[in-house]
Amino acid sequence: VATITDVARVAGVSVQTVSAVINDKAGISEATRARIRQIVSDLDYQPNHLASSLRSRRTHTIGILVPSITNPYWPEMVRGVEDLAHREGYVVFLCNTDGDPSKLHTYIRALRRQRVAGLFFSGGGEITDAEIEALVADGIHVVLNDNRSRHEKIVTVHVDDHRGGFDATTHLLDLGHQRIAIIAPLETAGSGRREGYLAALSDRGITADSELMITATFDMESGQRGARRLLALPSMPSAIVAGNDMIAIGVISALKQQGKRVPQDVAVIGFDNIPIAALYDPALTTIAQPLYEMGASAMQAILDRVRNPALPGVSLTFATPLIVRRSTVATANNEEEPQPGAAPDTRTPVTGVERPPALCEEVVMK
Amino acid sequence: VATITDVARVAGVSVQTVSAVINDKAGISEATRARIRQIVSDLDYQPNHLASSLRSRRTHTIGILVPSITNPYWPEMVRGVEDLAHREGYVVFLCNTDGDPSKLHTYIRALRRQRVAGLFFSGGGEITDAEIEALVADGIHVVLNDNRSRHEKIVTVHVDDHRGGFDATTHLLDLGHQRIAIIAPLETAGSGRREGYLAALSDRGITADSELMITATFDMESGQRGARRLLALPSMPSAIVAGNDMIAIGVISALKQQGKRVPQDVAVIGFDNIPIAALYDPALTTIAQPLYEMGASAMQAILDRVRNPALPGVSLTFATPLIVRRSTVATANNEEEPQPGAAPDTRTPVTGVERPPALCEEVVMK
DNA sequence: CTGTTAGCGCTTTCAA
DNA sequence: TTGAAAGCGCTAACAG
Repeated sequence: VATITDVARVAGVSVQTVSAVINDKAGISEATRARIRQIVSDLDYQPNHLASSLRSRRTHTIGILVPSITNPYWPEMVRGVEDLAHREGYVVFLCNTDGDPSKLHTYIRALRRQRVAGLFFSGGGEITDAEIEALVADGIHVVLNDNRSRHEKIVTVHVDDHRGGFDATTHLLDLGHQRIAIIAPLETAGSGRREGYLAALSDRGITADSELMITATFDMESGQRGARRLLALPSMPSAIVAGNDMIAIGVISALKQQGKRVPQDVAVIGFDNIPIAALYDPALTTIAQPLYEMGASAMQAILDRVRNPALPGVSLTFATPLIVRRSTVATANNEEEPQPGAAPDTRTPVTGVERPPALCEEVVMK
Repeated sequence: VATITDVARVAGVSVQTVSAVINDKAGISEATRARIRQIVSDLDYQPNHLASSLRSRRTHTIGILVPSITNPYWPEMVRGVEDLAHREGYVVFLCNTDGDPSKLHTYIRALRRQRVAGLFFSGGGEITDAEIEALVADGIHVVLNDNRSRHEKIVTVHVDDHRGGFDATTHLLDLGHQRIAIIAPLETAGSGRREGYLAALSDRGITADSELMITATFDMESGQRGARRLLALPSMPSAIVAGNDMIAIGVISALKQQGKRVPQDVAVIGFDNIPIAALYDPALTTIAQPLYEMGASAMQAILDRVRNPALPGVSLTFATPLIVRRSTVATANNEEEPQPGAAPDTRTPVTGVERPPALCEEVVMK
């Protein structure tokens, strides 16, 4: 394996000259530059990033922490991070925490030891304030995918869950539904969506029925259980707001099993717009999160702060367009259905003619 | 940021002693060991992996190259790699190539520069023999997810596509179908599956009809196009073998659009058993690839070779159990349908009572 | 425009 | 059981 010294020796120059050429620094004649380039290529010399990072105190690595890449919520977001990272010469460590605090802590430690330039945390356990402090002290730029900013240096990317829940419910109300249930978690994003649901009902003068508010977790099985509880009710709701798309899929599968038709008997709306949402039958009406853009923005925030460490934390709120599909409207326009020849671009969901800007609001911390 | 020197100074010992404690080397008294541990914890000292790797010439990083993590084929496999990596103290770089040769080459260069211990390549462009040579020369252990072994040091993990195609077709034949179409790519895995299809037909004395063999790519849109071509035929086939699950989903969606019922009018079988297969309506009958196990085995092969670099390459062939669901049999047993309380474990597909061993055959290279 | 010197933080090797 | 010295491969800082 060739080293910079080998290249320098063959070229008859000092290692510093080779280093300058490799890093495209000015002050090397075009002649030597070309000669060194040739030798680098001949020797198949690959600069050792461990050595250069150690010396320069700069790495081109970042870490992404997610509960599990097998959960369809994350691949798009990870891709958003990774695409931009790659374009900028960074490479990313993928960490699956399974929501296990001990795994999370192990990973954070590992990433600190790898001296990553930045870290994107999108759930899967609870990152402690002490850990955040330590990361910031290490000079690692942290981006969180949640809406609680806990440090003036931290960037958060998120949507307005209250607004999303409100829009979802309003869509159902606009379709004439009066008895609307919600199946969503109480914690994290779920509570905001629930509050939006309550606000939308209240706006139309409808009193919430606690029987129609079911606590769940963000997975399909939980959606199935929730739907079964609603099915057991003396009077079924005519529409259901699901806390996310996986819950919605569970709800629909349970409804179908009982012979209910969606949307004719019960309309169902999801949240997130994960890729399956468009593929499912019926295709899911949902409140979209611009997952790819959120990931890319997270990476951009890290890059910005690598260049200018003085930048403050910001809270980035993304728009949540309503995507109308068949699970609420039997005759929904078909544009979301994949057409031959046109690959469905799940990265840029559109409702109508214009695509709303993904970023809605930016608030500087402190 | 504390360094090993800081720890040594505070402890009043040499850096070597601290190093020995950190790396759990023998020959340090229990007393100093405990004292140093305490100081390490007090200072929140995180050993610099860049420095230790530079000096020891060993990293605990590996790279995974896939076309795109947003393709549902890969998350399970990546998880298989990552779980084992994490358990062994490794951290993984995720690289999305999009099947773009230039991205692939850039990534391979980046991983070489990061001095990864190993690299798992699961498609997305064509890795050149020169690159393989270079990687092997660098001492990077390479595992390929394909069935062409090109180097005596290389490990491959794969299924027997011919066998899978044969089993898929035989399943349809056993159900009484006589006119069976196939929609699959000609290249890579597709051709093996096609040959298996032909072999199965021939075994039953059925002559293949070229009209029923449609070339596709591994995506849903291609499946839709293929199905539409079959629908335009004077006499529709009664069953379709799809090259993979995404094609199968496209096929079914096109069939449904034309008012055909699956499986009553047309039975459809997929390949891979990606997570959506169980969720789709109708749930997909498919030939499963043990994706998680294949990923984990790839990582295990890397670990084995880190410990013993003399190990030869091997070709690991995995079993492909047939998973019978509703897309071929209207009354299929329902065990694959997610039940409340039991999270569906997509990692361990089972057909009947016994789970066949994931690894089928191991052939040492050369 | 190019070379020299020092040292990043660690492990290795040898000595005590 | 512990310490001292050397050096992994590179970049920073300065000198020429």
